[in-house]
Amino acid sequence: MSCKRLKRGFYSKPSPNLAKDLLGKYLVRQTHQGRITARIVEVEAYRGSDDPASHAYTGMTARNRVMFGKPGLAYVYFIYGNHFCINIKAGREGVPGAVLIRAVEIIDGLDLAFKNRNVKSTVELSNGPGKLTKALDITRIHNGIDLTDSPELFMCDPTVKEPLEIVATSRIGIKSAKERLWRFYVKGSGYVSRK
DNA sequence: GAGAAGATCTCCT
DNA sequence: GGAGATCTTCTCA
Repeated sequence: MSCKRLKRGFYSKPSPNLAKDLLGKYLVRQTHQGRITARIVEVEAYRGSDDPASHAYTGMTARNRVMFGKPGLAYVYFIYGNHFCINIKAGREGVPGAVLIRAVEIIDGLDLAFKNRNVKSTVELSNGPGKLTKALDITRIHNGIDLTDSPELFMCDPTVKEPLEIVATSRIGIKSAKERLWRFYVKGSGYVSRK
């Protein structure tokens, strides 16, 4: 699997723009047991004080401070007592913004992913934000790590590009700002969380 | 320090 | 299709 690691400059754009650019990119998880490579097929963009659905809407807290950090950091948080979600910090340092990874297609390291999740089908492995973090063994210890630098978790650009058709819809699981079409997914992918 | 809500998943009916 | 699980974080007093 050959691909180029994404550099900091790639992430320093507003989150809705970064969200679209992340579709089709690879998220790579390197553990002592092996490597899992996943293709991103569904994302959501979140911003700051202008986005009531964002964790950063009311300003910086101990939890969301990564959303104000350097572009390319991982923001991992725990939700509903059971699940982790992973976001990628987008935009300039000091300006809150992040892209939630909602679904991926695991293309390499399937045996490892199946060990992490008790399911039978490859689709069920990673077609939801809480599912993919479990399949890739991403937890709170990854909060704040630098995807441009970390050996165990990073993003890269596949050398072989496939044409993508992107669909924009309103975000899922939120109660405000639903008029914003900041959820993006790859049309035709069987791995998106909801159609 | 207490109470409530949450960017979800899974099991059970 | 519906509700329970389960616990962190924030808000308010």
